[in-house]
Amino acid sequence: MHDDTETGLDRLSPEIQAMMGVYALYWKLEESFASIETGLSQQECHLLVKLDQPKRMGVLAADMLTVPSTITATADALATAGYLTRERDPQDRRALLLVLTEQGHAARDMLVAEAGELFHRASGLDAQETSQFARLARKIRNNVLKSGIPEGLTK
Amino acid sequence: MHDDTETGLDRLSPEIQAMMGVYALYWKLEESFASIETGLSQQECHLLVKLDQPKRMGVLAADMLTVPSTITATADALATAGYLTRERDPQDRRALLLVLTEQGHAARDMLVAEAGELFHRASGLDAQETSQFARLARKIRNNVLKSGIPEGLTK
DNA sequence: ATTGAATAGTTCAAAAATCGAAGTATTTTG
DNA sequence: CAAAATACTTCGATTTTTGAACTATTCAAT
Repeated sequence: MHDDTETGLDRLSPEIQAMMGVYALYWKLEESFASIETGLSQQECHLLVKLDQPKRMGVLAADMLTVPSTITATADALATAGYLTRERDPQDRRALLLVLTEQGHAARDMLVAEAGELFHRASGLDAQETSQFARLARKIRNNVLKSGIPEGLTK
Repeated sequence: MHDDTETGLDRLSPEIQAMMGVYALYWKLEESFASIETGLSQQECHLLVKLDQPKRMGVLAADMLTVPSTITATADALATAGYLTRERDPQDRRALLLVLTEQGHAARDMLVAEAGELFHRASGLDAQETSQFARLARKIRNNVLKSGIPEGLTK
């Protein structure tokens, strides 16, 4: 019934099983995103999905556990594709907001729908399992971001 | 109580929430593995964990959703570190088995223990949630591998 | 058996992603 | 107001991943 025996996954601790599942899904999603028509990389897709509203680049960097220069590169690609523009944050004119263009919003809507489908196919979970998984994933994400960058202690 | 509102995660579909959680955890684990004393990359750590018993390189490649040459490189690094050796598979002398050395087993045991701790800290889940998450992750992984490479249709 | 096609893994050069240090502009602190 | 800190960019360097050509072995078909 369950084919865990073939993969040898069943002998490992829950934590390791969880990690392996996460890796498998990540890699699968990476592969799938790359093969979507958009011509965007996974990082670009992810950034696009995050931009439901204008966000500061620094916030996005913290959110994606990466350095600012990576966000610069990703934003450049999306700007070149015509999906977003940079605007000074009126609250703090050092910062830039990434703002989706109309075209960017259209691309994002498409992508969000596509990504939902993609997760469904990749994971093979039904609706109830998905919502259960989402609940835990949300909790994990909050924990990761909380412990992510201890407020200025980048060192 | 729950700080989903700050991260704006709550408005998205469960599928997207799940994906974002997976990304966050992946990135966090990547970062954490890199900072473990071993001096191994995440890919190297992961391969090491998989080698509870000798495995063929091709199987590992399929398992890690990557190409053979990446496994070659990763195995080279682990071999240089003295953690594994290559042995011809007697079943099929084209294939090579990656076999842990004694030192490799020791490193793996250490790593497995460490990784469990690491998942615990990174995810912030309690034991019950972890086992719940592991169950779903196992299911996801089986689905991913099933649909992974349709048996020789690499094109 | 012999030959041709397929498969397992390697090599190595190229492509892609990521980083980090130095630079510009703006804000905050004292 | 000056000095320090912060936000982002630039760009060259490092790291990771890839893919195509190659060697060795097996499999399939006659």
